[in-house]
Amino acid sequence: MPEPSDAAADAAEPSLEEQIAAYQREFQDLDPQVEQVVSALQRLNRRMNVAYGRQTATLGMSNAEWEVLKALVLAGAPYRLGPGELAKRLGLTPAAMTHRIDRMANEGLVTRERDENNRVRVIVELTDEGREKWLEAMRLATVFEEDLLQDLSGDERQLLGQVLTRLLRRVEDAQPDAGGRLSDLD
Amino acid sequence: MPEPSDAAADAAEPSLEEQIAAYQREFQDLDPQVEQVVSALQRLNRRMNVAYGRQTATLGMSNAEWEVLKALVLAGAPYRLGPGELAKRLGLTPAAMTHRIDRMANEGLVTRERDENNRVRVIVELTDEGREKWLEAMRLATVFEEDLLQDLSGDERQLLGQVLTRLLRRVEDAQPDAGGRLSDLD
DNA sequence: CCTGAAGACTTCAGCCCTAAAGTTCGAAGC
DNA sequence: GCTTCGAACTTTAGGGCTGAAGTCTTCAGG
Repeated sequence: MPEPSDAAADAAEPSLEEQIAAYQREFQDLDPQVEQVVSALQRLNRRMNVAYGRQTATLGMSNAEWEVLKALVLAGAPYRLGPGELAKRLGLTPAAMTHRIDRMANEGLVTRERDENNRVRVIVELTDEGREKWLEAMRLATVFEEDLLQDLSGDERQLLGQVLTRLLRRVEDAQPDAGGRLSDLD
Repeated sequence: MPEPSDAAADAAEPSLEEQIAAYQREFQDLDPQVEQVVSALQRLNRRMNVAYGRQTATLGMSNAEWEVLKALVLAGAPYRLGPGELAKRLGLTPAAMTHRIDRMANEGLVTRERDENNRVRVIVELTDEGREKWLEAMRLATVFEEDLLQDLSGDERQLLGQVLTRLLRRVEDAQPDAGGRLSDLD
């Protein structure tokens, strides 16, 4: 068994605190307060996506499929949207949506049909099975989310929600374009 | 020009408030306070990744490459890590790292060489050019980040950082495994 | 009516990632 | 010192995504 002897190989995963200290060391003009917020946001989201991925996997689907179900449910009854609109809301290209819908239609989560009133358009509609899958995913997700926020008091939760919403408003105003492609995700 | 007449086609991008209202309508057992925090986190991170992607693109690289540079800088001088270690820190498979390093070595951002003391291992080392790229990216990123938090007072920033760090600690303790694959990213 | 222009979706080529097998080297036992 | 096991990385096959080109439909004009 190779010893952990060598210098370069393994230098322990940096904690958030170590990460910020390292950034300050390497980049003088850094506001540690800002960096703590930003780095925590990034790491938190990464972990959350991993957790969601595990949950959706137990339901036999991917996060990608879950996103589509979410968008359709959010559209409200009768749970219909076109591929282009879906693509815009998920931040994907229409081409990607075409394939995703193919797969989900094969699995029975959605149906795809031409709009009779305008035969250029296509209507993607949630099936009962798709809606049921969404509900199951929500039940899992809310348990995880409640657990995540467990240590926060009601006041803290409210304050956190308000502050994050302010930040979000600031970014969304600056990038009014709803569907900027997210070149990379992590 | 097709009129917006049709019912199904375009139902306006939901705002965060509308999204939460819709979730409550469709899923009774929902704590709106929790959902506001979680949904804001997700949307915020998506927007941030889009913004970072645009910035790194102006420097002629992708967010993926930027992540590698970050990990190497965080490792500290002499800015060396093995492919496996990098993969673990970025949440990728070793196979993906192999190819990423190929590309980055071709672009001169890193070098790849065998460890002389243990010829199974490979050492990826940041080049001066890579370090310079990282600095440029940091300069852009900090401007964006400072702008993002502009509306927050110093106290608010500190509080936000502390609360997020507590949440992060909770998830990281629950998923001690540093490199869970993030099956999907958005 | 026929034609041209624009919109909505799909198809195609190429890139990057995952999962699984393959290769190479180092460490331990006989 | 030879063999076997295990570790670290690379290679291969297949899937999902982007960007660009292609198809089909609708609308406006002559």
